[in-house]
This record gives sequence, structure tokens and C-alpha cells, in this order.
Amino acid sequence: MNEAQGLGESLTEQVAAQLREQVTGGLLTPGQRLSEVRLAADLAISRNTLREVFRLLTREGLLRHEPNRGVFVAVPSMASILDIYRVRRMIELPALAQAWPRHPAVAQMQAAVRLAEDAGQDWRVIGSANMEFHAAIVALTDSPRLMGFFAQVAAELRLAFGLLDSPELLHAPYVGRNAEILSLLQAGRPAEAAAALETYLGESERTVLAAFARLG
Amino acid sequence: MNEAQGLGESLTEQVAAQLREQVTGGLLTPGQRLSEVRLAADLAISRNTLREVFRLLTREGLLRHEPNRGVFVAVPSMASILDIYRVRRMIELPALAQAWPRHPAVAQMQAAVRLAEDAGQDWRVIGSANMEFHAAIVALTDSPRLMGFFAQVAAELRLAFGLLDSPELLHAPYVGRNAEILSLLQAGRPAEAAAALETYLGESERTVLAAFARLG
DNA sequence: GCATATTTGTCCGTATGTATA
DNA sequence: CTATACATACGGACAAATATG
Repeated sequence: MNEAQGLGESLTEQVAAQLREQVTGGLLTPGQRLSEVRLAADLAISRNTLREVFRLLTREGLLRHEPNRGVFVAVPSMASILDIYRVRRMIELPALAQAWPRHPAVAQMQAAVRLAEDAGQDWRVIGSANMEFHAAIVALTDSPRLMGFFAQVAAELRLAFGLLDSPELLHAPYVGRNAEILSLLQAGRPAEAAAALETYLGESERTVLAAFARLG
Repeated sequence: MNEAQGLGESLTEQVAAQLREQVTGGLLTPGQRLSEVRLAADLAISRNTLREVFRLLTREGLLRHEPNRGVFVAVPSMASILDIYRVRRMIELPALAQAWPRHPAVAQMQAAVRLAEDAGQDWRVIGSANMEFHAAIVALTDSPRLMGFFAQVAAELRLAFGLLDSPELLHAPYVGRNAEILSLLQAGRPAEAAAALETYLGESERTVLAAFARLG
């Protein structure tokens, strides 16, 4: 039962990462019920271990737990999207504004930009790189708590993206903006970079909300 | 096994709340190892259930999980305190500055102030009321994610308080400040309230760090 | 509205690998 | 290096709650 154990990674963590990927990747439909016995069988783990995974992902906001009824894939609402973008503004804008242009995380930002530029039409890679770019912005703060919180919120946002029909529209237009934000920061103009990011977030939020409204 | 079930609260949640209280209340010493079999016996629950609780509290930052070694009560560091106060500033200051003076959460703030004023010398009640006051400030944002994140960070801070010798010094001087912040907000001067809060946080942080430094 | 099947919640026993005295 | 203790993970069991016919 120990095939390919990731050195120090408990089975619970591995399965949690796997399920997290399936949920945020849109493989599992929001609202869908996750049967303990069935999922445990599919994942080839015991019910007890799966329950531990459920606790983790429920706390991250990706699953919803209804007592004595089971766990379901969380269903994003318009309210949750508004909340998420509000949190993003509150965290990302100050992070960028007070950033040191030679902070190690700038390299991460650059790597994410290059990854997106070289991705061609693969919106899946582009979306992933875009999220890495923003995670790198938060990393500018050197705050483990903010980074963890942002990762959680970003996962919720990916879940919401999965609901929308044309995900490429959510990421593709912003590759260039990310590059612009990066160069402003590298040029020692963090305030302007933050202003550009604010515009970015506003447009992104409007796009998501509009696509969301078309679904009802 | 269903004595005093809190209506819809699973045993895991109940025990999680109980353990959370013991950890933040200083009943359990930071760094202390929590044996599965022993603690499960003490709490009269199964190891499986306890493991679920461990997952929850580990993710909240109150426990630390070392693979194949067990879980330990988290040990606050100076870095974690700096990080916590940074997060508090980032969340609480904007929350107060852009608050609507007639927001429902203002009543919570007022209730917390009264509770602290009527607590006499009971620093335990005062400390609890103080935390409720700041949780109410975050509630002004109507953001469930910020409220959840703050609750988590506040629990970590309580854990750090438990390390210090004279906890009353950490809360008692600030009862009056809370009342001042509240009246500024009620008078429709949120910006000044936020400024007062910033002073408050700065002093509080210095006090905690100083007390912490005396321990090594 | 009732009887029945399903599922969750919780417990127990146990095998195995890992860390430590 | 051996022995011991412990975490990890599994599978089975049963009561209680829920869903189903």
C-alpha cells in the first residue's frame, strides 16, 4: 500500500492534493455529492483516510459538509466571487505597492510570465501560470499566513472558473498585463505597478461576474 | 456516545472546539507532544476521530504535524508574532476605515466593550472580550473569508499570549482604547477610528514582542 | 405515513513501517 | 543493533440519521 510514497508526504496529503486538483480542475461538478464508500473505493483508500481528506478540503472551502448527509463539491455564488476579489485587492495591492524590486519572488513572477508567453494557445497552462504570477505577488510580503490564505482563495476562484464556458477569455487577455506589471515593478515603480494591478483586478472581476450572470 | 450532542455538531467539531480551547487557553504547553492513544483515551473518543481533529487544528496553525512522529502543540516564534500583527493591520485597518457607522457589527463591538468594562479584574474575560471586539471589527467587512482567516490568526495569537507571564498586561490597558475607537466610529469618523486602532496595534505588538523577548 | 434500504458517524482490532531508547 | 513504542492505514462492525419506495 506504499507505492510511490512521496517521502514524508502522508497518504492523506497526497490524496488531498489529488482531490483538490480534481475539484479545481473542473473534473468534479459543483454541487455533486461525494459518497464516502464510492470515492474511497475509486481512490483505493480506506474510508477513514478519506474522511481526513474531507476535513481538510472542507476547511479550504472547496467542499461543503452537511452533517449526516455527506460532503458536496462547493458551489460558487456571485457573493463568493465578490468576496474573493475583495480579498485579492486587499492582499495583492499592498503587497505589490510596498515590494522591494529585487525580492526573490520577482523571479517567480518573471518565470510565470515567461511560462504564459510560451504556452501558445493552451489556456490551461496559461491559467495556471497566471495564478502562479499572483501567488508570487503575495510572496513579495514574505508572510506565510497571507500566502496560505491566498492559495486557498485562489483555489476557490479556480473552482468558480470551472463553471464558466470559455475559460480562455478569463486568462488570455491578461498575459500582457502581467508582463507590464512586472516591468513596472522591476523599474522601481511599485506604486504604478499596483495601480495597473488594480485595473487588472477590476476588469477580471467584471469578466467573471458577467460570465457568471449568463448562467443564472 | 451521544451525550449532550450539540444539535448538528459532529463529535469531531465538538472535540476540535474543545481542544482548540485547551490549546489557546494555555492548558496545553507549546511544543508538547499529543499522543494519539493517550489523548483519545482522555477525551473518550476513537483514534480515527481524533486524527480528524488533528487535521483541522493543524491546518489552523495551532498544531504542528511531523510525519511519522506525531502532532505537537505549535510553538509561537517572534516571526509568527510579527506576521500576525502585520495581517491584523492589513485586515482591521481598512475594515474600520471603510465602515458604515450603523453596521450591525457595531452592536457586537459595543457588546464586547461593555463585557470588558464589567469584567472587573478577570483578565480572562477581558482578554476574551478584547478578541471579540476585534473580530467584530473584521465583521464590519461582511466578508466570510476575512472573518474566518482572522479567527484563525486570533487563535494563534492567543496561543502566543499563553506563553507570556502576565497576560493581564496584554489586554487590560486596551479596554479604554476600544471604547474610544467605538465612539469615534459611532460619531461617523471612521478614519480617526482607524488611526486610533493603528496606534493600538503598534503598542500591543511592542508589548507582546517585549514580553516574548524576555523569555528567549 | 410507514417500512426499508442506504449512508454517515463512530468505534474497534490489527498489520506495517518508522523513529527512538 | 535490537527492542519497543508509536503513527499510519486498513477493514469490519454497528447505531443513528437520512433517503427511498
